[in-house]
Amino acid sequence: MATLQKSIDKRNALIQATISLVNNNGFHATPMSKIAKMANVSPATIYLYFENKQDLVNTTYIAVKAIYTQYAFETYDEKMEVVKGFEIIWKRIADFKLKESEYAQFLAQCDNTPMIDEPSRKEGIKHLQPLLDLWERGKQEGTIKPISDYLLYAYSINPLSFLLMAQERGAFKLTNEHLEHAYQAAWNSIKA
Amino acid sequence: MATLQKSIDKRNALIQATISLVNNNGFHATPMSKIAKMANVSPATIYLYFENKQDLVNTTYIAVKAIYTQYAFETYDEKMEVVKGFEIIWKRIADFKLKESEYAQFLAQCDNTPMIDEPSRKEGIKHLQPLLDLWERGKQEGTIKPISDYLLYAYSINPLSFLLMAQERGAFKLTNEHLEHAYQAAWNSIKA
Amino acid sequence: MATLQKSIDKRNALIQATISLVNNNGFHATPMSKIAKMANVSPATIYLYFENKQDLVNTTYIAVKAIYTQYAFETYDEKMEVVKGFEIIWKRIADFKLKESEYAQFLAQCDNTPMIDEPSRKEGIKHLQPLLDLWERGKQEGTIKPISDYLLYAYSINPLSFLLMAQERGAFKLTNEHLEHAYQAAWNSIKA
Amino acid sequence: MATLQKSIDKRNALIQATISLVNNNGFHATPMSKIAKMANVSPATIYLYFENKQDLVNTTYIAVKAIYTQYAFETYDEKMEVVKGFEIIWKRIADFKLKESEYAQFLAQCDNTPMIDEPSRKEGIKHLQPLLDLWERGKQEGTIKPISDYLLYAYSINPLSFLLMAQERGAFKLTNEHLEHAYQAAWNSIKA
DNA sequence: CATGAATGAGGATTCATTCAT
DNA sequence: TATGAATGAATCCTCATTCAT
Repeated sequence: MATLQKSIDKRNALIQATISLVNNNGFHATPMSKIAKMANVSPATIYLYFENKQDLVNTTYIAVKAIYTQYAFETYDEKMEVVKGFEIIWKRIADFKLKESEYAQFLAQCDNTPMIDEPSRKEGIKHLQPLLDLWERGKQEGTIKPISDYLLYAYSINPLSFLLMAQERGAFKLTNEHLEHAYQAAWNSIKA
Repeated sequence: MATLQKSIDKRNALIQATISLVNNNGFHATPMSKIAKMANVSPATIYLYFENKQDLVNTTYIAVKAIYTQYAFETYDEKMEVVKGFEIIWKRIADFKLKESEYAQFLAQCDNTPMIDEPSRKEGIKHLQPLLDLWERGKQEGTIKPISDYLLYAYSINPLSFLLMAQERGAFKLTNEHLEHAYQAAWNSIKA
Repeated sequence: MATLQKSIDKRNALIQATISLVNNNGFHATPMSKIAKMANVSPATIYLYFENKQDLVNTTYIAVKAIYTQYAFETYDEKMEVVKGFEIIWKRIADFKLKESEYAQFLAQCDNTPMIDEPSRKEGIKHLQPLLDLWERGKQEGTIKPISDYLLYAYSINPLSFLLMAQERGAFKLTNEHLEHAYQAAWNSIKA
Repeated sequence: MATLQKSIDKRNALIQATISLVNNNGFHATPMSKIAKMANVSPATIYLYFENKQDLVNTTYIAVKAIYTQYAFETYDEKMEVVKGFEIIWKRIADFKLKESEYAQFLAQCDNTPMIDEPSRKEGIKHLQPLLDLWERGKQEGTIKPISDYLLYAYSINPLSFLLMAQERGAFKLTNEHLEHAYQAAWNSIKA
């Protein structure tokens, strides 16, 4: 319905505005009024869609996390071999960080910040399950090191965030060659 | 002199308070008044030691970064073999992140945030030079992959930040076994 | 509309409060909070109508200046003889200073103070044009001394400010007789 | 004695600094700390010479007023004819406003401001007595209009302040010709 | 649903003044 | 006498949130 669509649009516009402004200024330095302005909406309207600022950011976080994982697993199939599957997922994630850098930057900024509350963090992690399942398979068949998922993530996936932020900051440029090296490093660090 | 010492103490107390409060609340959510209170001084006193809030945080960042790298290279000697040298440095860094987790957490929070200005970031990086030199040696003698320092850092050092923050968040516990695995992953990802 | 009117009222209340408080304490000694209180609004509300304190005072200055000149030329007609015209204007101005002494006092205080910025000063002067035109006519027909408008103003108009302030300060009382003398002095000082 | 002289110097330096800073920023916008800095003195030292800020400004006002009147009557002699005496004094005052424009500007700024308290104002006026005496003589012998001293002052002396401030503001340049016209206007406005 | 106006609470910063030395 | 360090009390301004329409 037209009016429902308009509601969804407004909600999305608010989420987009939040991402963009938080990326540039951080959570506490982006006033609701600016979010409203950027979304072409009155400040009061935000409160029709979100309980308060914290809720808006939490919701945004979960939404972006969902987009992220949806993208990551788009071309992955649970029946793939472990090595192949990991490569597929890793490259999709790399792709996402490059092509959707606004989203990726937002997630990176959320990572080490007291900006997002714990429940939302937990919620955001859930979507990562297929990767954890893949690793489990890999551990059992002996292709992946039998170590904590946190370690696997820290060494094979998380470094991409660091590289993206370095690039965003203008410190260096992530070329395709870099990406190939990165993939090798990632795989080397977790392969059995 | 007693009065000079008192000044230094006050300055340090302010820096410590900043670290602790920013760790828990983030930059914009820690008022100068709270920093002052925690350091047992009047809010106005802060401005005797720092130009403004941004300066206080920048200075704190650089100070912590200096402590961090000083610790990291304490037992390292440029005449060491590359492999040995890397292990020494890596383990010191890991040690630091565990033992001085407040400092480490602060640095992690600064990483992906618009909280620190670029000049201070640049300043903070300088101290890392010995590690870059080590890598350079390793590349030349063929023990370290000939890839960008950003990649080397992203895969061998930065993951520790992720692990620390996960632990701080209560998500998991970094055991000695984990650390050994982590070191292996780090080394595997960068060794030639 | 009712709500528009309420807005205008609030704006005016703020301007009135500014005049009254600045008259008694000077620009820097009148806090926004007091202005707000006197206008029966929250301090934050001021910033809906004015950019900041400087803007509030500048705007107030221009508004009062407009009221002043509007009053001064109310009964004047450009077709009047020079002598008659000058008398008409002079007496309106004198009238204004006596009857609207709050406004006049505010303008006097603005005169020799760094309180008002230059652009606003320039803006405020514009409205005086009819008097300058009258003097121009007078100079051409030989009834007014052919001297700088600044001098004409300094001797024929400005003394009224001094007298008003002396009276406000309680130093003396401006009677009708005084006013008649003042007019004679003013005219004597500029007539050809 | 050397130490007494140093005290006097410091006191004078403080007064000079006050004049200069108040001229440029107004009373409330010139912090004690800046006055101290400009006088090469610690803020605390000010309080050895003056009770508080208000006292410093009042004292400065009276001091400048004294300098002003001392200058004004320097070449005047009570035995002079009224017309001659007035001309002498008027021209000395004009001279002062031009040559000692910092002092003159300070006095002008004090004129219409709640910056100076009443007792100090009264104190400052006292020194003007010789001019009032001259006018009294003039009134009795019929060369000066028998009108209030306030009027005489408003029309013959005060306009110079207006002209000085206009010049300081850059609005126009007071030439010798202007001064001659000014004197004529002044005299015309008060001569019987 | 949508809004613009309104605001109370709070935050960074300044400043006149004091005090230990 | 002289000071630099210290501070409590303001002051300007912002912002998340509410409310009448």
